[in-house]
Amino acid sequence: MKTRPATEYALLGALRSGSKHGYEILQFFEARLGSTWYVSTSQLYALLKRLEGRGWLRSSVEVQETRPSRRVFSLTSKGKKAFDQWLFSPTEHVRDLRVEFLAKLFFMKDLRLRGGRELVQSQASVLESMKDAQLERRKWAKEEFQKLVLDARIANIASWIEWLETKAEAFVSGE
Amino acid sequence: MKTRPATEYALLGALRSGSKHGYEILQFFEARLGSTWYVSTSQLYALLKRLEGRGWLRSSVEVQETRPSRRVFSLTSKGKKAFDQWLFSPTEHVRDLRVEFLAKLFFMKDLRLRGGRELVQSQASVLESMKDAQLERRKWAKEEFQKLVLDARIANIASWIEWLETKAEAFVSGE
DNA sequence: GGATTCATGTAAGAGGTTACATGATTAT
DNA sequence: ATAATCATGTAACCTCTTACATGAATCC
Repeated sequence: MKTRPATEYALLGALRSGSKHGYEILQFFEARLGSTWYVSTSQLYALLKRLEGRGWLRSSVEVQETRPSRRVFSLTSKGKKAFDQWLFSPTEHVRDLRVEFLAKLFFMKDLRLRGGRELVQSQASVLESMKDAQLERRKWAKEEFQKLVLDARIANIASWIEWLETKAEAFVSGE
Repeated sequence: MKTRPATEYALLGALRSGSKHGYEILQFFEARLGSTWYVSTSQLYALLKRLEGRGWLRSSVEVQETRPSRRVFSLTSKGKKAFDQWLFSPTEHVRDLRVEFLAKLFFMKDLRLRGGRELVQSQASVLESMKDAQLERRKWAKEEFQKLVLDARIANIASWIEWLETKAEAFVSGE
């Protein structure tokens, strides 16, 4: 099963605790994810359409008297499955940790799901092997610039691991 | 003067030491930047066209007997100015450090330009103030998730600063 | 004889952004 | 009065990617 862009999963996550209409999802992101993750209206409505087409969401129109009608979206079982599969897997690329892995932790807590510690642990293992791989490359690197690049990468990964084992661990352990 | 995407500057950088044709730039990237930075052929030729349109490059066709003709590109004074301006400025976003700032250091060394230590120093200052700003936010953060995000950012910035002051400093100081 | 190198591109599409459009309602 | 909120979208654009196209020359 192919992994989709993280934004799609974020939308699924917003709906996992109950159906919402587009504007409500926007508010959810704004209020809860804040500066961590921004979703524009144009992207939001486009993605909702796409996800419904894929059968991960279904929608129904809710007519209101004094306000414009809303299209309320809810997760299908296919969508729920896709989300959970994403949620409980460690993130494969360091560059995605900043948004993708943080989002996973957010939803873990928000939805009060168990498995947070396991996720943190498996993410740490993934990073450990990445670090080992880079250390190995560093050992054989010839060019100074290449060494410099590898040093930066290694230091970065190490700082993520440290953060996982202290801050993230505490976050998912706390009630 | 507006900052352009880093890839454009990378092309300028490849030409700062002398004119090259497209394929040669590709080889330069492949051989020297390697896994650090990838440029696809489609992007390359499109960017070269754009940069020439902007007056940062000029080109002339070099006919060969046994091989297809080449279009040889060289920097205009406008292009050289734009590149130098980019090169000697610290990078404003942490997410760009991974490619953009590393590229700056690469070109510094490759072109044997002076000012490397100053660049490393000013980059470190930029990061220091970023770190301070995040520490300040961290102080007043209410939500646990927000604190977690800020902790990750702070740890990351700190690891970059540490790397700058040890590895990058040594890199630009070495002959 | 077949793969790789040389050399330049086009086409299609993914993911994302900013700006614009609409129109009523509620808060200041 | 005017600004913000509610609610949904479209249009245009940007960066970048993968796949495809071409055709001779040289390496193994």
